[in-house]
Amino acid sequence: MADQHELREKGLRLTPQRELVLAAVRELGHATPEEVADKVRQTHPGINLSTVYRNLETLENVGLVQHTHLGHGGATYHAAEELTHLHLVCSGCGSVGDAPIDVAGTFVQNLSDDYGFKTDVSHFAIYGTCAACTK
Amino acid sequence: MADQHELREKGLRLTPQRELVLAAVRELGHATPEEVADKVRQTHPGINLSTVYRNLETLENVGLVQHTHLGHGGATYHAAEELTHLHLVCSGCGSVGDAPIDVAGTFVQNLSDDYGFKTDVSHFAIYGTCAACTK
DNA sequence: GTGGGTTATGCGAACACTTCGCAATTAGTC
DNA sequence: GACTAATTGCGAAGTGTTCGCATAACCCAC
Repeated sequence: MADQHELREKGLRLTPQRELVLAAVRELGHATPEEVADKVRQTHPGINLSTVYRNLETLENVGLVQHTHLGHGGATYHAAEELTHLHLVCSGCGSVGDAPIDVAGTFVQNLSDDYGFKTDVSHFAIYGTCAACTK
Repeated sequence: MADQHELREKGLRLTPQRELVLAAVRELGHATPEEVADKVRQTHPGINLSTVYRNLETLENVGLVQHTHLGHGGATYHAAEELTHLHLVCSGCGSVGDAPIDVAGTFVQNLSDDYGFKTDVSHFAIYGTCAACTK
């Protein structure tokens, strides 16, 4: 189904690379630019890493993908429509768990009420120790 | 007051560089390794960046400092005793605000109850839009 | 369909940040 | 004061990301 429309409607040119980058992000769930590139290379071996970076940035500008910081440095990208959860990164085992965004409801509300700060909970990971590592 | 004891008690050798790195972190509140290096250079011009990195790591291992991810990439360091607030990073103006850790109380509790996840709220910044930029 | 302006791609170099190896120096111990 | 082990400085190497530029591709109008 027309990815084409989707991209064109945002005022973007439709290139195979761009489509593939978007498809890869959607398929991978969360992925680093490197992982996206690897994925894309399965069907389009010649793609350049710069192109992946540029397309991720472009797609982010039009709101189709978003990035999150999961730690250590590298950003990871999501399809925008999947940003309904937050990430629990474990300091012990490095695993990344998901939790529905609602658990942060009162937290977000507090920040809004007390500081006028509109929180984007999913942008940064939540750091801590997972159940398994707590034992 | 005796930084000396403090460091020695942790089993660390006491070097001027190490003392200065710790002092710089404490004085600066939050600081990137680069900023720490600049600070230290005011009294010890020759210090090498590698040394700063190594000392930050060492001091973190013994629990005297901790690092936080404020975004974009670079880590910032805090004295461990000042980690009583969380960081509100504004996507608009890039400012970093503070909020007491209590505002996240129920959030942390929820994660603990529902997922067994022990959250370290201050390790990652909280991302969003500050009051000024919301207008 | 074809032409032409504009944008995207590929490629390599440049960058920023962080880590590493190694030899020289220094702290702490006896 | 001398010895051993840890620490420093320095340069090089590693990542991960961005940039400049020429070529290629897209898309709009005709």
